Amino acid sequence: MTQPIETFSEEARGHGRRPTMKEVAAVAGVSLSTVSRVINGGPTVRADLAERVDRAVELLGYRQNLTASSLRRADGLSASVGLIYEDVSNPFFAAVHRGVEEVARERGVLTFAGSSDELPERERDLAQSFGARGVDGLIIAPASTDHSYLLRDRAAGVALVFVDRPGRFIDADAALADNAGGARQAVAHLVAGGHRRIGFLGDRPELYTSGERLRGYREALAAHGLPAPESLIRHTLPRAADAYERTRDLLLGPEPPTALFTSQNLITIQAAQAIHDLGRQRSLALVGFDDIALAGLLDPGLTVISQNAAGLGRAAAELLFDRLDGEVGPSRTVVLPTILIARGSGELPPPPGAGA
Amino acid sequence: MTQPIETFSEEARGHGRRPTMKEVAAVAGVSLSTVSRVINGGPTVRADLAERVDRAVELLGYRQNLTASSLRRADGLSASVGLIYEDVSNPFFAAVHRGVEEVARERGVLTFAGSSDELPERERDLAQSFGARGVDGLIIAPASTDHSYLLRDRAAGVALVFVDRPGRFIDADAALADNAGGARQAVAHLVAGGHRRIGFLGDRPELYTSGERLRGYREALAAHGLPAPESLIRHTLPRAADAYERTRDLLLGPEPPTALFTSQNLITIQAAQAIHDLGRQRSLALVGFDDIALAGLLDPGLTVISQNAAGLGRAAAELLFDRLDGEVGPSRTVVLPTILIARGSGELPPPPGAGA
DNA sequence: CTGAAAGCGCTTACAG
DNA sequence: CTGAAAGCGCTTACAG
Repeated sequence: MTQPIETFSEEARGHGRRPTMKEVAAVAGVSLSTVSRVINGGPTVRADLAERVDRAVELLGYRQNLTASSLRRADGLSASVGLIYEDVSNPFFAAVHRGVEEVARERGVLTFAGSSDELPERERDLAQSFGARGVDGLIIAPASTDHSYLLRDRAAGVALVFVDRPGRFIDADAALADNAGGARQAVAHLVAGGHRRIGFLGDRPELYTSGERLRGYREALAAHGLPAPESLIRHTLPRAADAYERTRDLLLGPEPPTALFTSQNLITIQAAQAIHDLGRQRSLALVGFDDIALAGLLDPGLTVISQNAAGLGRAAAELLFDRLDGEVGPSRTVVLPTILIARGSGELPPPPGAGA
Repeated sequence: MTQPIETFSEEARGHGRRPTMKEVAAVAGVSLSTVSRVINGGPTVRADLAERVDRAVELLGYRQNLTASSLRRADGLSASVGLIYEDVSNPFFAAVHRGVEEVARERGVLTFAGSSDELPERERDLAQSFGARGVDGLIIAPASTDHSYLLRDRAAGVALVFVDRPGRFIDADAALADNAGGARQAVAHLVAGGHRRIGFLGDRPELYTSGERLRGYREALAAHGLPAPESLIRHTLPRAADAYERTRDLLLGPEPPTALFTSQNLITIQAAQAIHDLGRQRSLALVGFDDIALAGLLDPGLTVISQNAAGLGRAAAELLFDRLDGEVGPSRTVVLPTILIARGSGELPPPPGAGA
C-alpha cells in the first residue's frame, strides 16, 4: 500500500469576472432591455437585433446570472428544489434522490441535496440554508419531530413535501411506502412457513418508518393469534451498526426466535453478518425490509420486502410540482405498495421441535 | 399488493412573502445599514440597537436572502459548491458525495449535487446551471472528454476540482484513486495464486478509470511474463448491466479464463450473478474493483480492491477550499492508495490441469 | 457608531 | 418593437 502522492503542474489561475448583460448590450449596440428579451426568449425582438445580441453573447461567453434574475423576476422562482435526507450514502435515500432528480430534470429544475445525519437541528439548518438560497420547494425525509418551523417558509411561498416519513405538527403533502403493510407481508409470510416465534429488529422506535414497521409486525402476529413478547423485539441504538450485537443478543438469549424480521437495509446487512458468523444462515429464517445489492447471491438468497425508492422520490417531486403549478387543494399523501421478493432465507422452515 | 392510495386533509396554503431586511429596519426603528451590520455580525453596533434588531428579526421571522446578499457582496461568494457525477444511485459516487459534504459542512458551505448520467452534454448543462446560480466552486467526476468549456468559469473565479477522473484539455486539481496500482494488485494476487489465464471485464475503455485499470491489468501480466490476448478482455457497452452477458461470453468461449478481474462495483455484481448462475462460484477466481455491501457474506466471500470513496470526496473538497482560500500555485493531483481485501473468491486456485 | 445613497445584475412596467 | 428608468433585497463606501 502506497502513500498518497501529489504531483504538480503549472497554469496561472485568472480570477476575472463573468461578463454582464450590460456588457453584452454595449457590444451588441442595443439596450439592456433588448438583451434581456433575447435571453429570456421574449416574443418581440427584431431579427437583426436578436442576431447581434446572440453574436455578442457568443463573443463574450456571456452566461445569465440566475440569482440576479430571480431576484427581480415577478414569480421569484429560482428553478431549484432542495432535498434533505438522512444520509447520502444510504442506497435507499440515494435512490429516492435519483427519483426526485428524474422528475425535476424534465422541468429544467435543479436539485440541491444535503444530509441531516438524523439530527433535527441539522435538518433545520439545511432547510434554512436552502430557503436563504431561494429554492422553490423543499422535499424532506424528516429527522426532526416537529416541523412547525417550516410553516413560515411555506407561508413565504416555498412548496413543501415530505418523503419516506410524514411531517409532524404540520399538514403537508407526503409520499410514503406502505410500511405497516410491508411488515405484515413479511410476518404473514414467515407465519405461513410455520414460524411462531418471530423476532423484530428495528431502528429507534421514534422513527416513523421504524414505528410503522413495528406496528405492522404486531398487527400480523395478532391477526394470527400469536403473542409478541417484548423479548423478541430489539431496537438498534443509536446506529444501525449496533444491529450486529442486537442480533446476537436475540439469538443467544433464553428463548430465541426461529425467524427474524429486520426493518431496514443497513440493519439487515448487519443482522445477516451476525447470523452468518453464528453459522445460523441455514437454520434461521430472515426477511428484511428494503432490497439490497447481491441479496440474490447469498446462500440462501435474502428474502426481502422491496419498496420502490425511486418511485417515492418521483411521487414526492410530482406532488411538489403540482403545488408549484398552483394546486391549492388540501394536502395529499401518496402511499406506494411494497413487494415481497422470496429468495430463500424467508422460506427456511422452523426446526422440527420448535414453536407451538 | 395494493394500489397507491391518496388521502386528503385540509389546510389553506398561504402564498405570502418573506419579510425583508427593510421591514425589520422599520420595526426595529433603525436604518437598513444597521440591520445588515447586526445580521452579518458587524463589529460596531450599540448593544441596545442590536437588541432591537434581534427582537424584530424574531418577531417577523426574518431570514436573510442569500442570493441578494451575495449579489452585492464584495467577495461575491455564495457559500455553496456544485458536485457533478455520473449517478446518485451508484454507491461509489454516493460515498464520494458524502466525503465532499463532510468537508463542506465544516465550513458552512452547502453542496448541490446533480448527475450527468455519463452524458457530456448533461455535464455541461449542470456546470452551467450551477454557474448561473453562483456556486463558488465545482467538483466534477467527468463524463465528457473535453473540459475546456470550463476555462471561462474558472476565469470568472469559480474554483474547479476533478474527482475520480481527471479533467481533459484543462489543467486543474484532481483527487484520484490509484487505479492502475489497484488493478496491478488484483492481478498480482491472482498470479500468485497460480492463475495464468486471467480475464478482464471493464467499462467502456474511453472512461479514464476503466482505461487505467486495464493498463494496470496489462502491466501486471507483462511483469509476470504472461500474455494478455484480446480474447480475455471484454468491455460492457453501453451499460454495466451488459456485464452479465459479457461474463457468459468469456466463460463459455473457446479458451475461458480461470480467474476474472472486474473493474467496477456494478460490473462485479453482474459478473458475480452470472458466475453464480453458471454454478462456477467455487471454481472461478474473482477479484472486483470497489468494495460492495454483503461481499463478505457470499460463499466464497468476494475479494475486492477497495478504494476510499469518501476519502476521494474529502480530498477533492480540500483541494477546492484551498483554492477558495487563495492558493494560487500550480495544479495538484492527489492520488489515494487502494487496498486488497481477501475474502475467498480471489484465493480460489486454478483447476488442476489449467494453465501453462 | 449610525444612516442616506449608490449599486450588485438583472426584469419589468412605462413611454415612445 | 425598443429604450430609459425604477426596483428586487441586499452590502458597502461615504458622510456625519
